[in-house]
Formats: sequence, structure tokens, C-alpha cells
Amino acid sequence: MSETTLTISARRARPRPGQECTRHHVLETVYDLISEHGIEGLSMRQVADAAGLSTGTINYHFGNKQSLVIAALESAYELPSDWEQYCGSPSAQLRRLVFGYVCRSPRDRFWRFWINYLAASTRNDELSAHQRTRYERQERFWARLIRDAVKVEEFKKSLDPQHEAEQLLSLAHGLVVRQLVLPYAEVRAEARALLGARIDSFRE
Amino acid sequence: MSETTLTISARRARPRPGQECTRHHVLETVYDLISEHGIEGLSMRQVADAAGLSTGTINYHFGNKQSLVIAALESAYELPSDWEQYCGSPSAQLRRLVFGYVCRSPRDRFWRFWINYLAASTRNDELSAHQRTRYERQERFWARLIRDAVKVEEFKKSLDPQHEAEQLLSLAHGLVVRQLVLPYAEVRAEARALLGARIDSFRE
Amino acid sequence: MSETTLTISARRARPRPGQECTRHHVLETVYDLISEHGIEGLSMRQVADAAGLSTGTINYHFGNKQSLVIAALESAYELPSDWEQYCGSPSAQLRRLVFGYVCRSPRDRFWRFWINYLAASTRNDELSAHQRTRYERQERFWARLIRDAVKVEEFKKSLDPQHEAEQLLSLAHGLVVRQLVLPYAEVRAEARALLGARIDSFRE
Amino acid sequence: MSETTLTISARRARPRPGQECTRHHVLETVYDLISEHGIEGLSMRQVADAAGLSTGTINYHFGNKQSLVIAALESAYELPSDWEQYCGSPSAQLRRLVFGYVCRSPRDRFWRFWINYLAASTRNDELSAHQRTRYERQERFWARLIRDAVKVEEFKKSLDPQHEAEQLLSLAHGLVVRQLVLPYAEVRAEARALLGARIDSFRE
DNA sequence: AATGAATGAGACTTCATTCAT
DNA sequence: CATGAATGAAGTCTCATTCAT
Repeated sequence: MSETTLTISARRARPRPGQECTRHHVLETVYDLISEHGIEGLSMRQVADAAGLSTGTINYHFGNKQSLVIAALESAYELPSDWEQYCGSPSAQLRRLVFGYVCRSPRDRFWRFWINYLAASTRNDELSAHQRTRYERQERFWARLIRDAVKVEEFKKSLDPQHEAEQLLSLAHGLVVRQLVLPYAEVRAEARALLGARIDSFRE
Repeated sequence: MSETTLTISARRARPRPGQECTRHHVLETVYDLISEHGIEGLSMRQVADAAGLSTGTINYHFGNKQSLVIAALESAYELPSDWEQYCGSPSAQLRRLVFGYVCRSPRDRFWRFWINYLAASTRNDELSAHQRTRYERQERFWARLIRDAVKVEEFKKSLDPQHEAEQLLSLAHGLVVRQLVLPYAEVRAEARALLGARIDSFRE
Repeated sequence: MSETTLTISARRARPRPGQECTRHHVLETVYDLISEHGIEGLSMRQVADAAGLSTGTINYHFGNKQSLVIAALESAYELPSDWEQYCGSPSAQLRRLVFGYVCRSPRDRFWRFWINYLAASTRNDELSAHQRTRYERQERFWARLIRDAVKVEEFKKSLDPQHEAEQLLSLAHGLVVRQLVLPYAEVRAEARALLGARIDSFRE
Repeated sequence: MSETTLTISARRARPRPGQECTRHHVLETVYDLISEHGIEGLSMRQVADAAGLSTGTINYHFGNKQSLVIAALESAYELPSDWEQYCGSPSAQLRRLVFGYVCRSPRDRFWRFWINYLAASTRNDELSAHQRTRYERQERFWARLIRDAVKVEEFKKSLDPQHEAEQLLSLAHGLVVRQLVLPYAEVRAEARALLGARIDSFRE
């Protein structure tokens, strides 16, 4: 509404991609940036620059920084792309999910993102609620897989699915902490071994 | 809080009579504020107000925010004050330490502080080194306690102290995550039970 | 909303069949929104959403915000719809008009709109001119009604119509201010009583 | 905390005036700017530039824009500097206050400020509360002056002080509206005459 | 005729840091 | 030793406006 903006005309000529595509592209960027700089270290300008957009566009699509971060979290938790190939066996599915808790590199993108999100969620109710929901959903899902595995006799009958899921998830998270603190290949290998051994102990 | 600036060390290393007291008081305040608002959520004005000093004074004593935060992190880790009373029994000592991983309230000061420290350490080499040292020292200490407990026959001989310490520590950290995500009394009770059961399983 | 840009007039003056309806609908919306949020508190997105159109469409029809606001201000002043039924008696007509200065609710749409218009007009020549014209027309009209009422002997002969109209209008506006500052039912009732009493004092 | 700010050193060398002096200086500036551009037309940058300070300093002293505006309102309502000379006579005091409602120029600073504040207050509870308080205090004060004037027999006994104060204040505000809409010297003279006549009518 | 994604300037505000006192 | 007013960069977010579709 100021005089200056009235006389200056837009100079942009870049073609626009589809809307959903833009959102997805931005979320990828955010996910990367958070794992690199943390949540409060993430600035909207940074996101805009990295995504090749303007800050206005980012806010146009996501409303505000918090929603952007939450959207990034949501999109980060998705079933692995190779999920279908495990569909036949609940125990294989469980193993696939649990091995997701093994870092893939000393600076694993996802788990660095996660630890930052977790820290932020201790002082933000909305983030916290999302985190809680995810956690509980994960636990229930693992419990169901264990139950199913028991049914098809992949796991032994004596297991308490809920209880085992809880312990397994806790161990997995504890090992994530360990891998973040000790970012060495051998620690990651150890984590994988420990988790594998735990799942194996579910078999007869 | 970027990595580059963290290498700047505090300017003054020559404590004077009245100074040390002021410094300690400020650090206590900072610890509290970090566990409440996170590291980047900590402002110098906040610190000054909470400590009943002026921003100028804070900077006079610590040079800058970086040094202040580092100093606070350093001073945050101390052995529990009731440590002596457990000195006779290694297993009692271990139990005492492990139960330190049970949150004392839905917003436990120490563990909220810890998660913020951990997140920050993923993008700061100096913090990361501190964290790693702490972690390894803790693990070695627990392993030694287990070894001692085996020696005095509180724990069974078949244990691999190093291996058990590692798993126990991972479980403990995983349960801390669980308690932070699910800040309910029952979850804390469960964590305590699980850790207790694990230690009990070390006995014959 | 700076004076300089206000001189820009709407680009399109050639209404087409379906267009006029859209324009009218939008202007109604704008009037509502201004009385609620003020002129600078009005955003194009808000207008678009409230009117069920897109921002592009609003700008397509009105060129820019300035023109939109001006158009809304223009269309806001209309004679009351029940005007005809008072046509017989000048004093009844006057009473009808004067009672229009009594707010109908604590957040009367029209008078909230008016105060925003008035404030804006103090720093915009075009609005100011409109406002002045309206004011003078109103005063002349009231004076004429008083004169007519004197003629048909509803009011006493000794009145100076011009002078009385001026004072009555001033009192009415002063009471509007009062009602805006003190948005209570009793203040509105008092205003009505005061205005009624003043008109009654015109009778023999 | 970023690297850039750490290396760039302050370049300022301007001496600092006393704190209360700074506040007062800023408020004068704000008052001027609001009467010129309205409340939403007032930007913190503008204030800072006009006052020869930085935006940070403005916020340091006033916290935020709203508090700044309110502070400006409060400081705008102060007893006239020549108040003492009227102290002997309540009616002279009243006359002095009432004539404050006559604009001193076609673009009277105070009343332009006031109308903007009034408009803004219709959509902001805090502004509104301040406005209401001021209004009621003013009315009570005028009523008291009238009552005192009756006591010392400057005004006739038959007056209802509360009622007359209310009407006088409304008339005064109505005339302010008139003067803002019709910014002519003769209208201001007329307003003065009308208000004077009304006060004169209080005498025996 | 209509859309809505994209823009970029500019708004308010916060904050680590400095320095005259 | 201690203060706190002042700074100015950077943060988030809003918004009128444009233009390819």
C-alpha cells in the first residue's frame, strides 16, 4: 500500500511448479536444515533461500514456523519406501522398523532432526503433543506386529506384546542416544547387533 | 550459538574473593533457565533479571553468552549429594545411580536440561566432546560397579560387566526419552520398575 | 493508505452484467470488515476470504486496495430504508434521522465504520472532501426540516433553523463519541433521551 | 550471538541523556507522528528515526508499540501549563478546560491525535479502557467544577452538575468532530462561541 | 473472468553486546 | 565492580500486488 511498492513492478519470471510439489520440496529442505542447525537455529530466511523461494511463499504455504516444523516432522515419519516387500511377515516388518533406529552415518539426518525436535518439544505443547502421538502410535504398532508374529508362530507364545514393545522401543531410543553421543561405525554396528539379538530372543 | 563462535573461551580466569560467589549464583540461574527454556531460548536479560543483576554485570563476569552457557554446562554435572551413604555396596551404588534416570517430576529439571544439551551437542564440537566424555565415564563407572558387585558376590558371575553396563545405560536413556515424551507419573513408575527389575536380574 | 496513493482512481468504470453484483457483494463485505477492523486493519486476503473470492479477483475488480476502500466508503451512506413512512411530517423525519445517531448495539456497525472513516479523513484529502460534503449536506437537510416543521407549526417560530441544526448535529456527534467510549446500554438510552428532549424543546 | 555481530564492534559515540528525558522526548515525537499519520500509520522505525534513536532503544523503553501509544496518550492528557492562574475560580477553571476543545489550527495536533486514538480504541480493549477512564475522569472533574462553582455562587443553584457536565462534554466532543470535518477558522470561532455561551448560561 | 502461488518490502520485536558513568 | 541505556542486526510474520494459468 505504500507508494514505493505501487511504482515498483514485479520482476519475477520464474515458472511455478505445482503446489503440492512446492510443499514437499520445502519440507525436504526444512528437514535437512533442522538436522543441521536445530529448530531455533532454523530461520525462515534460510529455508526460503535454500528452497529457492521467498519468505512470503514459505509463510503462505505453512502459516508460520511452528506449523512448518510440525509438517516437517509429520513428513519425516513415513513408512519406509521398501515397506511392501516385508508385508508377508510381521517379524520381518518389525525388524525393518527397529533397524530404522540404527543411524546410517555419523551425522544421520533423521536422528539429528529427531533429537532437536524432542528437545524443542519439552518446551512447546503443540510439538509435544505431536511427539507423544507419534510415540504412542509407534509403540502400539510394534505391539501389534509382535502380537501378529505370535499368531503366525514366528514369535513364542509367552511374550507380552505390549510389554516387549515398550522395552524394545526404549532400548532403541537409548541406542539412538548412544549413537548420537558416540558417532562411530562400531557403535552403530553394536546397536544393530543388540537390537537384532533382542528380536531374535523373541523366537522360540 | 553457532559452532564458530563457541571456540571463544572466557576472558577472565582469575577468580577473586567475592566474584566466585556471584559466578556460582549466576550459573545456578542459568542451569534453571536452560532446563526451562532451552539453550537458544535463554536470553542474557533473562539471566540478569533472574540473578538480580544487570546484563552488563553478566557480561562482565562471563565475557559473552557462549562462555556463560559452557560454564553452566560444566557446573551442572555433580555426583549426588547423598553419595557417601551407599559407599559400602557396589550394587546399592549402581542402583542409586540408575535411579537417577527416573524423572522426579513431569518437568524434571535435570533431564530437560540434558536433552537440550544433547541436542545442542549434535551441532557443536565442544559440547559434543564434553558429552562424549561424560557418557563414556558413566559407562565405565557402571561397568566397574558391576564388576565390583560380582566380586563381592552381590551379582552373579556370568555377567559381562562392560556389556551389561552398556545395555543398562542404553535402557536408562531410552526410558528418559520415554519419560520426556510421556510425562506421566505412571510412566515414571514403570521406568523405575523396569530399571529395578533389570538390576535385580543381575543377582543370582 | 498514504495520501499520495489515494489519488489513484479505479481502473475500470465500465460495469458489466455479472460484474455489478460481484462488486456490490464485495463492498458489503468491506464495509463490515472496516467497521470491525478499521481501514488499515483491513487486508485484501480478509476481503477475499469473507467474500468467497480470491485476492486476484478482488484486485481484478477494484484495481487496488485504495480504490476498493474508497468505493466502500461511497456505498456506505444511504438513506434509511424506512424513510418513506415519515414523509408527511418534517419533525418526524428529523426525529428519525437524529435517532440514527443512537447506536443499536455496543459494537454498532455504522458508527464504528464512521469513526474510522473520520480518523482516516484527517490525513487524506479525498476522504476529507467526502466527509465534509456529507456533513454539510446533513446539516443543511436538518435545517430545512426544522424550517419546514416551523412552517407547518410543528416547531415554534422563534427557532433559528440553521443554528439549531448545527447545535443538534454537534450534540448528536458528541453523543456518538460518548457511546463509542462508553458502550453501555444505559448510555445509549441516555443519548436517545437527550436527543429526544432536545427535539421536544423545539415544540411550543 | 552470530559471528558477524561478534566481530563488528559498536561505532556509536553519542552521549546519552537522562532516561526520563529520553522517554519524554520520544513521547513528544510519537504524539506528533500519530496526529500526522494515525496509529497504524505509525511505525517504530519512523519513531526511532524521528527521535534520533534506534528501534531497539524505543522498545527498550516502552516494551512495544501499544504501550508506547498508550504512554503517549497519557502524557498528552495533562493539565494545561497555565493551570495555576485559574485556581481561584471554579468557573474560570471550567472555562479554561472547555476551551481546550477548540482547535488551535486547521490541523490541531491534539485533536487529530485524539480522533485516531478513538478510532483505534474501538478495536483494542486496552486502548479502549484507557480512553474510557479518561472520559469518565474528565466528566467527573467537570461536574465537580460545576458543583464548586454553584457553591461559591458563580453558577445558579438549579443546575444538576452531573447532568450539565455530561451535556457540556458531549457538545464539546461534537464540536471537535465539527472542527475536524470543517477545518475553517470561522468554525473554530463558532465552536468557541457556542461553548462560551453554554457556560454563560450556567450563571444566574 | 477468475484464480492463487509467489513476491519482496516492511512491520514489530528480540537480543547479545558495548560503554559512559 | 557494577550498571543499564543504547545499539543494530536479525528474527518472524503480514500484506498489497502481480501474473501464468
